[in-house]
Amino acid sequence: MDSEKKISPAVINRLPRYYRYLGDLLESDITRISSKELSAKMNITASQIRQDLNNFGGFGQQGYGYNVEYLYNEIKKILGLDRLYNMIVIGGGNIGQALVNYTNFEKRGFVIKAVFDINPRLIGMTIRGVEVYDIDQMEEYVKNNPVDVAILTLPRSQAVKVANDLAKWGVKGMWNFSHVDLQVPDDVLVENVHLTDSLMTLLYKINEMYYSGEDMHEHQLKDGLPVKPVQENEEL
Amino acid sequence: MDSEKKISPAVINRLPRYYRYLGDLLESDITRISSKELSAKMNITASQIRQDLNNFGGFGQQGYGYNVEYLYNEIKKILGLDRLYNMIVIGGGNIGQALVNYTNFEKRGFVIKAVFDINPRLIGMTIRGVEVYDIDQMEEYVKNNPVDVAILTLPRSQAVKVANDLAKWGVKGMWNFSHVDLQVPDDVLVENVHLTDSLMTLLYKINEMYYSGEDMHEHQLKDGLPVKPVQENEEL
DNA sequence: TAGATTGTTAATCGATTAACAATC
DNA sequence: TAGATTGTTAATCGATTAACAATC
Repeated sequence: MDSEKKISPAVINRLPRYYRYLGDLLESDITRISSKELSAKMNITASQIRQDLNNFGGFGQQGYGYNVEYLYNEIKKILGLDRLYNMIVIGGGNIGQALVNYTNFEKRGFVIKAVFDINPRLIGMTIRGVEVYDIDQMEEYVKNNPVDVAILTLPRSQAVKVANDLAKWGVKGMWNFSHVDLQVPDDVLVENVHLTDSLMTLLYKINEMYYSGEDMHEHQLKDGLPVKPVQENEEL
Repeated sequence: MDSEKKISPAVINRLPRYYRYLGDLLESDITRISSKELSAKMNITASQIRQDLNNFGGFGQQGYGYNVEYLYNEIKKILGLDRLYNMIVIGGGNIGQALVNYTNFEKRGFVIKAVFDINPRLIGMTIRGVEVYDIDQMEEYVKNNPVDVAILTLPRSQAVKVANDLAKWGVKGMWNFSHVDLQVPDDVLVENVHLTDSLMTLLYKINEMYYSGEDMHEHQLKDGLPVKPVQENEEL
């Protein structure tokens, strides 16, 4: 991994997609592929593929293309997927539990070691073999066990404080599902999921394509059905 | 909503964040804000805020700034959040259930009306009042009920076929949690979540900052613990 | 050797930032 | 009126695409 020049975020965000396509090719026993062929499959330009890859080195060969297995393994290394990662989940609600139950993570080396929550009904329970601890025990845990990534799946109101604490105790990676912007030191890396934002973006596009200019209220009357506001679980 | 000029994706992706900040200001009883003040809070340039907003109209006033409530409501309309959306979940696994249980969606007008699955143990069950149907009933449901968004939380292997069927039956919006690229007609809008990609991006950044150039295998030995591959639930 | 395809430089396109006249 | 801040044009920056010489 060259620490020389800074790689652009746009390129980094595309790496997992390359990795997935190469994995699929590998499973189909395809041994070589040209940037042109790959570009047709992925719906991007061959030029972009070559530019992206050349940020990390010359993985191809003129007149031949790329060796699928070799390129797959190189991207694996670039993404850091050739080691294990210890993770903890903070917030044992729906999303937190779903992530613990998602067995594919473990196959890839993303190991969830513990869940922390404030809910006494959850504490002491086990989710797919992973214990749920009282959040009061989190400081001790983090200080005594390696934690690469903290997965934040707790309510907005608590996320900021928890993220600050974790940063103070040395956690360097946060995968944030809480709908809030975390203020953390520069040396802590945050990746936001923000599901609600993603859905809103989709709704914008639907409206843009189908209801542009129309009077919105007609819809509300047509499809509208009374929704009673529910108070229950403000998780996520 | 002007159907005139095409708004750039970068701008659209920022809209939900503006909406959130304005909602927070509203809750704090702040009635006006300048692009400069907002830029400080949001960590973006005032210039960008003014450019972004001016894609949709002149919402501010020289010498005054922006009226928070007015701007909030305008963005709400732009995003199409002033109506209800009928949604269905396909795949009643962990993520699917988590989304159904997430009560904040309903508060915002995102109403999940039905869940579809192939698992006989789930079919007939009710999740927070939402019934789980056999996926064989999906065609009939979709053809007889308004469905704005289909939420795809099923295994990769099934997602492509289901998305194609849904498109054929007239569903125009898909919120895709399956780790696969959907091939759908141009008039169908897809928003991908791809949680695994998001996590990989975070891992890349962690490695770039902390382990750049180091020999990765030392880590594997140091922190490594044996992980037995689990076969169970390939959801998501 | 001839054909194919990379790696890389140059050109284009799009998005962000800066600047400032218009105006509340 | 004077001060503040927008809306908008122009300048800059970054990312994508095109082109082609190098080379397998």
